[in-house]
Amino acid sequence: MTAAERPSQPVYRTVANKLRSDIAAGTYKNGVRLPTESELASEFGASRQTIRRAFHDLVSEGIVHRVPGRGTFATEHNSRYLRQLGSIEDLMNLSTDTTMDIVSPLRRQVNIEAASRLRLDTDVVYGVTFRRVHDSVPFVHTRVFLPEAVARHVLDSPELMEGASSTSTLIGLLEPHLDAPIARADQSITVAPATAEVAEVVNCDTGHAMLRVDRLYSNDRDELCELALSYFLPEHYTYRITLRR
Amino acid sequence: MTAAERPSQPVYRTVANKLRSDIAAGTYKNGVRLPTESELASEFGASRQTIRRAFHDLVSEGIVHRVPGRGTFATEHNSRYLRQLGSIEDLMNLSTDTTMDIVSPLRRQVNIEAASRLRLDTDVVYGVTFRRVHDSVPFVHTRVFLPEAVARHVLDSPELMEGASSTSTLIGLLEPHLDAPIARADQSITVAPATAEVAEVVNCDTGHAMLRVDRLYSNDRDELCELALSYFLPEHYTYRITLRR
DNA sequence: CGTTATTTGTGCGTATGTATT
DNA sequence: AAATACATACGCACAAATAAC
Repeated sequence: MTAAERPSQPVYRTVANKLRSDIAAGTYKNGVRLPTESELASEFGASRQTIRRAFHDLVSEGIVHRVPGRGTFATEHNSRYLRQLGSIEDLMNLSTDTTMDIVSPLRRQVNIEAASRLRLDTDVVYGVTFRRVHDSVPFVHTRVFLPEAVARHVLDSPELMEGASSTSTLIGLLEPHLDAPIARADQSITVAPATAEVAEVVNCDTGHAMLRVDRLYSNDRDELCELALSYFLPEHYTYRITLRR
Repeated sequence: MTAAERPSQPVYRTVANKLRSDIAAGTYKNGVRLPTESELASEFGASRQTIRRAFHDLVSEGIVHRVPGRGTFATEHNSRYLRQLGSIEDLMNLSTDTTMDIVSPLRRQVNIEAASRLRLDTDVVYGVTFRRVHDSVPFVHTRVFLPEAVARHVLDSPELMEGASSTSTLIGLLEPHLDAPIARADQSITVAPATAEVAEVVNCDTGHAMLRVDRLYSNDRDELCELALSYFLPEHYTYRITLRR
């Protein structure tokens, strides 16, 4: 419905983006103070409240910290605590030495829960199920759900057809077709018993305790693009993360 | 204005805490809409802006999402205790609303495996065992091992004595005393059955499938400083991470 | 040592726009 | 078409922490 002709974005987002890229460019390294709220308000012709809104986002992203009376500073991950190393690229590179075998091809279906988690206003989603194999050992069962608007770009991909086997990742297949790039992935990791289907696909007992990883990908407009529900065999997979300063 | 109220906190935080705990209690499960901004403003005698500030925090924590014209909804995450342990603020904030109960105080012991993982040239390590409690529910059992050189800085800490209970984190206790700052933590996450001791401490059955998180901290000289082995109850805890580009 | 200016934090009020019902 | 509910944006006042004088 909405045409792509929407270059306009909130002022606070413009401000936040500018500051983010300046920070990334190293403009405020080594404890250099960022501009004050008043300065930015003048510079952008916005109110102090609007600038605060931008800073609030940057703070919750953990890239700046603020001290009353002193100012705002880019967070130096080198001084105190740790920062996470994992990135979305790491998730994409998962494919290099593993194979994706399609268990059930990409097709339209009704799934209220998946639709709700993707925050769709219909119950219709597109789903595909596959497993990943490493050294001929299947170690993970994944179900991916996509909104219709996203799925239509990959409906004809041979990698997602019945019985296909490739070294792709779904997000890697999708990325080139999306008008806005994937910007974040929210993951939650817990333990869940293998369902009968999962058990059959990864060759374990039903009810076996699995490492369950839910991933929700979104683009830089905060639109949800993909929901991936994975069951990893803990005997063959350990989730590793390095937090660095 | 109120001079007598020392532990006073901002209204928006009070509102956010109330909503967080209601959400955790399942009050807004299954798509039940949260109160509107106006309703909460009346209920708390605050302005709509203050309520919005609270909601903004909840949104950036990922526990609610908002839809213009429809309302605010709890993000479906099985109402587990959700904590984001990818960034450092999250690691520190862990202490704000959870309690650390010492199960076994910090003391010298011989543990070949721990010593080996810390790459010590002796078998002597210092170990402490504790659990963490949230809303009177124990949700994790942790054993921490330290090299002697590190442990001596906190041997006399009251927080690590027999029967102590505090809101500290061990890394928070250690940090000020170390001559070289913690530079990285390598984590691995998998599934493991509860041992008898773990089961008793977190009140579950022996053999219950737990989320096991091993963390190995090191400083910028690549010296290993702390080994933490945690068993999380998956019913009450989900490990959350956000990956960004 | 206070005093003052600066800077962020909290909280209120208003107005207007947009999406949903 | 109207009412509801959230989004953006402006304004103001005062508090609290910091730094410089």
